[in-house]
Amino acid sequence: MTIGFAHAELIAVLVAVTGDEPRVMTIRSGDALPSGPFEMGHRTLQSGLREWVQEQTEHPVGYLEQLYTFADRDRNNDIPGGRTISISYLGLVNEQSGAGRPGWHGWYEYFPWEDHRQGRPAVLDEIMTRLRSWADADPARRDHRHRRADFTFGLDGGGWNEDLALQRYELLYEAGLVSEAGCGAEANLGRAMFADHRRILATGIARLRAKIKYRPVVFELMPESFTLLRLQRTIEALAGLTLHKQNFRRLIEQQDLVEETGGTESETGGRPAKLFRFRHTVLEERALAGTKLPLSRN
Amino acid sequence: MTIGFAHAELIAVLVAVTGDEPRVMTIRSGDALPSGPFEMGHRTLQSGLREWVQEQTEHPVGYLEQLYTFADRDRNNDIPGGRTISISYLGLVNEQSGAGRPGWHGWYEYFPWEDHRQGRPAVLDEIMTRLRSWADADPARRDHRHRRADFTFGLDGGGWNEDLALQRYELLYEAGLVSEAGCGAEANLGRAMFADHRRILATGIARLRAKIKYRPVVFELMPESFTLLRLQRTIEALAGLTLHKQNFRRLIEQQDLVEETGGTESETGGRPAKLFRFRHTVLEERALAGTKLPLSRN
DNA sequence: TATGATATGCTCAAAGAGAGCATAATTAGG
DNA sequence: CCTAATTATGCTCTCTTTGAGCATATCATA
Repeated sequence: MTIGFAHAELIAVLVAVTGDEPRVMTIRSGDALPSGPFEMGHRTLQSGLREWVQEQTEHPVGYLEQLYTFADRDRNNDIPGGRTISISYLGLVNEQSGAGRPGWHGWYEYFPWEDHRQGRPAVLDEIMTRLRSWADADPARRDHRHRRADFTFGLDGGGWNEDLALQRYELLYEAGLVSEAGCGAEANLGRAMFADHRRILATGIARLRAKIKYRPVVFELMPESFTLLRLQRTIEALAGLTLHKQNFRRLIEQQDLVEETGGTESETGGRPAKLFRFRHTVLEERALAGTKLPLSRN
Repeated sequence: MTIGFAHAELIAVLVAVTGDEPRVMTIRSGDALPSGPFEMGHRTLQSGLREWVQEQTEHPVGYLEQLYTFADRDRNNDIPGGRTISISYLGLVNEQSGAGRPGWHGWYEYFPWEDHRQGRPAVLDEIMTRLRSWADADPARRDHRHRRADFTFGLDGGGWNEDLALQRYELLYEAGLVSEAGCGAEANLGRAMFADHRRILATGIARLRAKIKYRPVVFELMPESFTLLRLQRTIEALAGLTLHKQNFRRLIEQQDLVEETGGTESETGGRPAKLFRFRHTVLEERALAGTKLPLSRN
């Protein structure tokens, strides 16, 4: 039995928000995520990734965090006689940098069912119909499949949960409704990607959607100064949801995440909006998470 | 430049709670975490890990999740002329299985400063003293270092945050206060481990402490039926904190995580406690996370 | 039977979250 | 200049969740 040696590769999910669209950096006209070999010269995984992302895309990457390591044997991109380990990273790029340039694709192109800002997308009807027949196709697992579909797509009373992006993609994959599953062209839900890159993207989206709720990472996607509405729109773009304006600003302000720059902006045609900047010091001031455990005092 | 090939290894952080002690599975009398090569025969990373953990330890592993992938060049266990990629996993093992057997070590042996159930541990005084002098040793970074120490060890008004276990270890490492940092024997804070295994353990502890707050993973550590106090003690063991009894039970019950078995237990000498079991169906009923974003209705 | 111990129920106040009304400061159009 | 449209911002009110602790129940044991 051959043991222990493998080809190591780094894959990046680079995200930027331009206008109101969340975008991801791609290569091959949007068919794949940028990736490169993990070289001996690299001191750490992070620095390795930073190097070739920088040189390949010319974008300074701000925040960078490890996403997941994939190495399943049935992945499409295995090299013959060897095994590929793909270590994926999530990177956040400042708005300006990602603007308009080629290579950046809106991520809802790949996941049209994930954008609920204009209300529930019409594709969901088709998706649910197809999931129903998939569920019914196996009498033994029927009930469980229905419950799972209802749950991940928010039909079980719990409502839509944006964090479940990965679970939804995995369900569609299992049901053979995405073309990566090798089920022919009739399964055209969203744009496909090379190998399992779309799954990796889904992993990144899910991670980011979860993270913005308890860590101030959104600011990595913002310019130096911004209005609260721009901040809201950015978060809405990522979450694929619309937020309550007044409560959103109350939330941001009471957490002391931002401070006024003193300037205003009147681009939008109404009352000029105050400009804010991120208070970088909060990163070393607070934990920002807060326990949910009922502590006792002693 | 040599590229892309590396030695791949799997490392497991297996956790069980026996009595009131959280334990971790080790080899070499507690000096290292169990690890093994990632073999070509393995279909997936998870299944690969499951296989040799099962055969090596004879413990059925319930919950298993990927932790982190380490591959920095300065890791101690690099093989000459090659590079080791270590993919670490967190596994939860049922109480019975891990009981008493050799190989299981209480994790506070390695992190004595992390257990706050009997109040603030005395070691923390020594730690803070040493961190102070470390901070003062570099005038340029002095203030930043002090703030960081205060923050991670809960002296900045925010109080102790159990989730920061990894950050605390990393700070102690940077400050040269743990012997893995290669700073001689005078730095004897907690028991050391081989290579960077203690850092990996810290990663697992931090992940688990965070996760029990928003996912019902504790039940993987419990026997089929249990009293609410046992459940509380288990969580307290993991978090290194004491909880408010009445509020804890309110929390558990209102979330419908458990149901009564009908039986009771009177081992503890007082009023007999009702026995509960985990309602496995909640896993497919709800998301259990709940957004913190201020949604709007339309 | 009294005492100590644990289990379990319940209350009350404080903090947080959801929803929406009201007012302010602009621009665009007569 | 006046008015409508538009966006920003402030504030209130209610409902829920959380923190803290008192009170009662049910057992073992001296």
